[in-house]
Amino acid sequence: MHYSSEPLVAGDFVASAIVSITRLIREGKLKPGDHLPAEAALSEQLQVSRTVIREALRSLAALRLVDLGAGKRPTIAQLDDASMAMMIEHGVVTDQIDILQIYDVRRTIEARTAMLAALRRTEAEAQLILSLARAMVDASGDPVAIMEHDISLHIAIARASRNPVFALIIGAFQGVTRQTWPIGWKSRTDDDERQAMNALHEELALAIVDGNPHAATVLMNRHFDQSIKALLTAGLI
Amino acid sequence: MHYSSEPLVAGDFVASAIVSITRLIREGKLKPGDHLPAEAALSEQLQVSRTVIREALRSLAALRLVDLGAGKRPTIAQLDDASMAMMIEHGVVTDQIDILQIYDVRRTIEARTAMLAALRRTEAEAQLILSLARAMVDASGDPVAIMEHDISLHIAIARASRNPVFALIIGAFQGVTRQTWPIGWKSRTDDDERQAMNALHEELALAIVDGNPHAATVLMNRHFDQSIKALLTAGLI
DNA sequence: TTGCCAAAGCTATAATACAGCTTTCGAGAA
DNA sequence: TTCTCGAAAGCTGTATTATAGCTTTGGCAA
Repeated sequence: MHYSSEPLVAGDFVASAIVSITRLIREGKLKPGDHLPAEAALSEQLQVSRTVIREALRSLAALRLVDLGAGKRPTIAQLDDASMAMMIEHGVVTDQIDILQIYDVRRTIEARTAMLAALRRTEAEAQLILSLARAMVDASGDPVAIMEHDISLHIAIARASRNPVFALIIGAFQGVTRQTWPIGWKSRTDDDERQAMNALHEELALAIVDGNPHAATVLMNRHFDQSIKALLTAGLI
Repeated sequence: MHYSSEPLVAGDFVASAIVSITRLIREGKLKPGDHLPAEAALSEQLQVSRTVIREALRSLAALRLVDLGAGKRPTIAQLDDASMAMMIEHGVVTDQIDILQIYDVRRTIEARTAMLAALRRTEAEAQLILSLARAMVDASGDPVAIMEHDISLHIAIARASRNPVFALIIGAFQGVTRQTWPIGWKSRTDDDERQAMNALHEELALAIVDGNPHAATVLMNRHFDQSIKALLTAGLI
């Protein structure tokens, strides 16, 4: 294979190397699983030390554009929500994003994923969604289990929307959700209220299984109304 | 200041260093502009070579959690859409995301940002939004100028929503938009059609200036209906 | 043909060196 | 006293070399 290999110029060698390597991916039409040249080869092509190449590759690995591994050549990676999750969590930790803002984004997007899931879910996805909702109901008494099923359910719905960007974004909120979910749960002091939350998830799952986009949208919005109210009640925001 | 400094254990030194450094940020309650310890200090605290520390810091810099600069200690960074933009573009380049999916996400989110902007925009934001829409109208005949004003307008609306997560996501789509916008433009062969697009943006801007959330939502949805239709007409998808 | 092993290729980490940028701090001027 | 300026100290950016250990390759043997 032939690579366009101008030697680097600008002041920041690593930044230039990142640009050159992403261009390699673009112009080589590389797909997930394909390999980049070895570090030594890149070092020679771009006329910089292996140190610079490694720092550039680590940067791309942090963004999940490539996968690295001992003994393995750098590999083009699949989309993954882990790196976006780090960004979001950093925003929250450093007070640049608050929880209510994240819930507003989730509400906006998930009303749409619920609708799309109702229209597009495969049979297997429908079964997964329903079983996760039922697992929530069955796990009553074990908040951590309920939470994990809840998170998995929302992600399953996002995947069933068949739009990987929605799945990416919703997946990125997992970490933050894991930290705030117990707050909302505790604010639902009443046992009826807690069962109602689980029941609402089951209704939502059924709407998606039934292929009823309007009902799915309405139920997802209702769910977020209640979740946000619970967080406000708890004085989170 | 005191840092929790367990020496690293796991197999992947760099990954462990990333975790430790993010913990430093979290537990130190560091905010944008604050500094991390110098590379040499981190190297000693975490008991790994400076090589490992540097690769970890480069990873965090790629995600925009920290800023690096010659002579300067690593600095906690502000949220920035550049790294998310790289992820999205990689998804498109490697056929993991298609353009229609991005437009669906934009439509979903921007209907909301338009509504929120109408409710929350400051006077300065209102003026900016209106002037960008008018600049689009005035730039007729210069597609590149129209495109840049268009992109700036959508970002200004997202910022006026006062939710940084929306601004982050919409900002991340800039690069892709810059590549696909001309396609939609060319598919609007008729001059009336092109003027109508600009006029629609101006109406949208006025709805936001007037503080009319319902009109803003409707107009933004109409805009995306037309944009998506234009891309489909052009056979993009 | 299939399975296995040794060799070759490659990455992960460490240590050292030095150029060049930034910050600090004290001496001297106003 | 306060302000200014420059030298020194501190720090990062890049290169080089070395080595352990993982992965892939290619050929040999059954």
